Parts: sequence; C-alpha cells; structure tokens
Amino acid sequence: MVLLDDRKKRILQAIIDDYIDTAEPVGSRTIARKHELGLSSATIRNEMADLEEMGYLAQPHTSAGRIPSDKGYRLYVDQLMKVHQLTPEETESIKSALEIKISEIGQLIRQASSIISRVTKYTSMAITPNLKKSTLKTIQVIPIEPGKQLVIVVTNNNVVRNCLVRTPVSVVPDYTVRISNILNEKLNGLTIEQVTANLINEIEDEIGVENDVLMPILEGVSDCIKQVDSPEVYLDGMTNIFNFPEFRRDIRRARDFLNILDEKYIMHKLLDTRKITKEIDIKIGEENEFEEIKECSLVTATYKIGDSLVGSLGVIGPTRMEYSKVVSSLDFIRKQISKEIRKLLEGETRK
Amino acid sequence: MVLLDDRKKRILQAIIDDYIDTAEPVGSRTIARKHELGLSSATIRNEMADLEEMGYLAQPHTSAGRIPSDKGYRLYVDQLMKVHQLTPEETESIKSALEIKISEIGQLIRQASSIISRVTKYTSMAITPNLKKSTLKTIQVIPIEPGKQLVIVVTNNNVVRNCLVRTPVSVVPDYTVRISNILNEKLNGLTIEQVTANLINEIEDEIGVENDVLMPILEGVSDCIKQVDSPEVYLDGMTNIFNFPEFRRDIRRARDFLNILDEKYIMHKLLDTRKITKEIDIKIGEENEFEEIKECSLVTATYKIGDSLVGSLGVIGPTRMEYSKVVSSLDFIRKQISKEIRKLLEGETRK
DNA sequence: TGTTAGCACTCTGCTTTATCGAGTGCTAAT
DNA sequence: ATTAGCACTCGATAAAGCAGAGTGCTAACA
Repeated sequence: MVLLDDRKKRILQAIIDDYIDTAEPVGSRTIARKHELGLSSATIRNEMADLEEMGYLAQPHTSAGRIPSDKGYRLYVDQLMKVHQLTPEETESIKSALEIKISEIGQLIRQASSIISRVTKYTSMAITPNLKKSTLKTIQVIPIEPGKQLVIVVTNNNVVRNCLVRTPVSVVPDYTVRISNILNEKLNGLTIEQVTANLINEIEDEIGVENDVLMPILEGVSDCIKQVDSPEVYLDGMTNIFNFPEFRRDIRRARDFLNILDEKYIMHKLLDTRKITKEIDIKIGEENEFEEIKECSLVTATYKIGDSLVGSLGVIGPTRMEYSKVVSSLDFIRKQISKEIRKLLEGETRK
Repeated sequence: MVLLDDRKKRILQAIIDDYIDTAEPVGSRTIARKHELGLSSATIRNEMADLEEMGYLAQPHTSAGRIPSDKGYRLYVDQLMKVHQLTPEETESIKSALEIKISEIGQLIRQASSIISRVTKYTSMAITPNLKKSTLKTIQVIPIEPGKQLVIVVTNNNVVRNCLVRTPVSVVPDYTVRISNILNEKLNGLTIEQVTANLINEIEDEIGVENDVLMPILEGVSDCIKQVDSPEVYLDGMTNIFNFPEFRRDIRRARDFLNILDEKYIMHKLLDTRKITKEIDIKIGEENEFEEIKECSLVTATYKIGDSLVGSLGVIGPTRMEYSKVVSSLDFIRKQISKEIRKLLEGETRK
C-alpha cells in the first residue's frame, strides 16, 4: 500500500472532520476556506482526486463533494483523529451516575449504558459480565411456607439469584438446613460452568432417597445457575438516531436499525467479549458482521476485573460518528466501571 | 344529540371498517361496491355528508374521501364493531406462551406483553401489579461472608427481593438468626405500604444497641421493600409502528411516538390501574391525556386477583386500529393472566 | 318523498420541464 | 508544483401540466 504524505493526511482529516460535523458531501472550496492549509481549492481538488483513487474517499455523484469511505474512516480512527478531552462536567456526571446505585452489578451496567448514551448522543448498549468463571459461594434453602422453599445461590462476585420451588408439604424446616449443607459441601467453590446437568444428576442419585423433595430443589438450584449464566443486555437512547439526517431521510434505514436492536441474540453477538480483543474496538461499516448495520459503526469497550470477570459496552451510530468523543467517553466509563465493580466486590461501604 | 338511524350506522361502520383496513380516505363508490348495502353511491354520498356534519366523519380536503373522526371511532367501538373471534392458533399460542415460565410474576407479565404484541401486531405495554397491599411473609438475613449479609424479603404473593449489605466483620452467624426472628415478628403480616421509614426507625430505636450492625440490615430491608413497591414496565413491538403508513409517511410522528415510549413515567401513567376503571378501556385520539399520542389509540386491560392484586397491560397504535381484534386479544390474555397468577400463588406444580 | 344518474368542479399526486448552483476535471499560465 | 479560469455535470427545487378520484348539486324517476 502506498503511504500517504503528510499533506494528504491533513486534507483527509479535514474532510472527515467536516463530514462528521455536517453530514454533507464536502467540496474543495469548503476545505480551503474553513481549514488553514494554505492551499487553493484547485490543489485540494487534485489531492482529493488522488485520495478517491486510493479509496479513502468516495463521490456520491460527479459534481458533488466527497464523502469518506470506510477505508477513509479506518485511517482516520487509526492515525488521524485527535484525542478528545471530556469536559469536567462530563466526567463528573459519569462518575456520579455510577456511584449512586452500587448494590448490584446489573444495575451498575444498566446505569452505565444509560449515561453513555446521554453523553455521546448515540445509541448505547451494554452486556453484563460473563460469569461462567465465577464460583459458588453460598447455596441456601429457606422454607417459605409448607410446600414452598426458596432456593438462593450466591457467587463469589456477590451475584444473587433465587428461585421459588414447590415441594411436598411434609418437609420439615430442619431438613432444608441439611440439604443446604449438603449442597454447599458439594458445590461450593465450583465455577458456574462446572455445574453441569450431569453433576446435578449425580448429586441427585447420591442422596436421592426422598426424591420428591430433593428433585424440585435441585431443579431450583440449576435454575439459579442458569440465571447467573445468562448475561443481560441493556439498550439506551435508541431514538437518538432520529437526530441524524441519514436516518431521518430514509425511514427504511431507521426501521432496520431499530429492528436489529430488538434482536436480543444479535446484541449478544455484537457485545460478545470473546470476539473483542482490544480494550476499545471500532468496527466501521462493512467491517461489521451483520448486513443490517453495514452502514453503521460500532465502538465497544471491555471492562475487566481480575481474569475472569469481563463484560463490554458500546455505542452504535452512523459511520459518520464522532469517533474521538465516543472513544474517550467509552474509555473513561470503562475504567470507571472496573473501579466501581472492584469497590462492590471488596466491600466499601455504600455511599 | 340526534340519534343515528340504522342505515347511517351501517354506512359508518362500513366506512370505518374500510379505513381501518386501507388507511386511505374512503369514497362513496368504494362503499357502494364493496359492501352490499343496496344503495347507490349517490345516496351514500348524501349520508356521508350528513355523517360529516354530525361530526362522525371528516374530510382531509374537498374531493377526497372521508376518514373517521375520533367521535366516529368512539361510536364504532361502543356500538358498531362486531366481536372478533380469535383463531384457535392464536388462543393456543397465548396460552402456551404463558404456561412456560411461571416461576415469577414479573416474567409472566413480560411474556404476556411480548405475546400480545405478536398477536396484535401493535406496540404492547404491560406493568407488573401494584403490590402495596401485599403482605410480608418472610424476612431473612443470611450471612454470606464476614462483613456481608444477604437480606431477603418474601411477600404473600411470593415475590422475592434481596439486597446485599455490609456490616462490621465481627457479626456472628447466630446473630443474624436473632435479627431475622425479630424482624419477622415485627413486620410479618404487614402490608408493603405499612412499612414506612418511620416504622423502620422505630424498630431501630427499640433494639438499636449494636447500631452499626442493625442499621445496614434495616436499610437492606427497606431497600427490598422499595423494590417490591416499584412496578416495572415492559414494552414490546415498538418497531411495529413502521408497518403503518401514517407513521411511515411522517418520520416526525414515528419519532415522537418512540420517544414517548422511552419515558418511563409516562408509561406508568398510561397503565396506572387507579385510572382504569373498566376491564377493557379504550382511549381514542384526543381522549388521551398526553399531547404526543393524541393521534393514537390506547387499549388497556386490567387483570385482577383477589382484591389487592391488580395490574394492567395494553396496546397502543394509530387511531385507525383493529379495535375488534385488539379487544378480544386483550380480553383473552387478561383472563389468562389472572388464571396463571392464581396458579402461581396456589402452588400448582410447574409444567 | 326518497333514490339515483349525470355532470361540472375541486384538489391531490405524479410526471415533465426548466432553472440554479455547487462542485468537478482539465488546461494553461505562473 | 501551484493556481486561476472555464466548460461541464448533475442533483435539488420550483413551476407547469395532466390524470383520476371524489364530491356536491341538479334533475329525473319510482
């Protein structure tokens, strides 16, 4: 690949900056006027022709200005754009939003998603961390009333799930204590993924004399485990897309966009932490896997606590996105989330 | 008010039926052709002029057909429309959708919302029942690890909430049992709304020797109570509006519509069961409280179990709505929900 | 007296045509 | 290498023309 000389880069940067700002194809005159490059429009015109030939720009039609191509954006985010500084108000509002509700990890993430869409003005999405590697800390069966027991499971990251089960009426309270003890003994310290259906069956076989009591309780346990193991997706600011002319002009695009956000499994895939290797990952247009968002860009950030606890959140919008601002915001909130989760686990007193 | 003679009613019905179907202003010829009224278009034309003068119809402009006014729709839903029969497939799919996941009341409602939007093809919304009148059945404090206790609250409708709290490390497990007992003694049988901040404070004063332990736990309790007391709203099929030409033509309308769905407090108000007196309630266009949906209709159904447990769900869409089908669907699901919740409480074995 | 056929008139939506202007690419001069 | 100048392109917008659906009115009819 031919390298771009410095001047071409500066011009490309100016064009993209402008296009991100206006959503209109940008012409040579505009660049010559707005940005102080000390060049005439004719020179810029020539350079633009070059840049187009190299694939960084495209022309909607002859006699229109240029718009960046995906390749252009790629170069832009990799080398050209300048780092955006969040205002003190922005950092402050992010911080305080995350400090309020710290009783549960899911709430924290939901809150993070909400604040990120407010700060960036795009649509945000977040997924709760994958907890397959977390371990079981406490399992408890509590009698609620004759014939109803509450099964409670707590993991080492203090994620709590519960499940109400029915048992024969005859169960005496003491018995639940015994079962709790056995379950703790058997399962404590195991990771979520280690507790397979098989393992549950084994336990059932082993102590399965009074089967009609144990069975529903074990079912309750595996139900809780399943709950722990199903990450939740939060979405915010979906209607923000109506702020962008590219969506406003073309209702079909708006609809497709919103439809895809409705598809839970796609959201899961987009935020799948196994696929995101970098702390901040940017997917531009065609780089996206799903047809319906090939005219959008997706910026995702992963947060990480220790080795096992990783999750991600991101922003989706038109390829003409304020990458710079989005990246800074996500990076900041990423760190902030890690910090807050640590607090949550270590056990700071709540605010 | 002048009463409509039978023929006028039949014509009005035909017009509205047609308009609901096509979304196009309907002319006299169309009615004469499609519906077998044994009248010429000229006669119908005269009648239409009358109906317009009476306020049941409106004309977008001279030389266009007529469209129903809100008043027209009102008459239609009150007297004219014929009862819609759900197909066996529809009733079956509703039933089975509600039978699968019956471990928690919230899930049931969420599921109901989802299925109703699928059946009706409109946007659906549902709110979990108001639980102010439910009573506390069990309160339990479980030690998780030194310095961390789990507070669990269960109501008589088997709604479970929990909250993790930090306490000084020194707490011995036995102590949590003692506190659980005291809390049960004090709070058991009280309704959610009876447990005020004052009451909590009283308890704190009464047994508040080791304040630094008791306080966080009591806070946890009131946190749980607060959770029980905050109904959740579920939304589904938001993007269904893109199926309707009135929204597709006018992107602003689509945006306003979606924006309003984003406002949690408005959703709460729309579904507020105190305001909905009838089992099936229809609000047409201007009858709606909120400016932004004055061109929409809202059909809500309330479900009820015993005296205290009431909630509602509904459908929102263009005033040109298939009222007949929506009403039948909602009525059916309404009854189905009541039935399932009863099951849930009575304690049938799960499927 | 209620119904209907006929007709002139209205108004929208669509297509066609004309015009404007932003922006380009090329050439020739600096 | 840069730039001024110019002819050319093409979309966007406005104006004009046309077709069709629907109305209201009048007059004839049963």
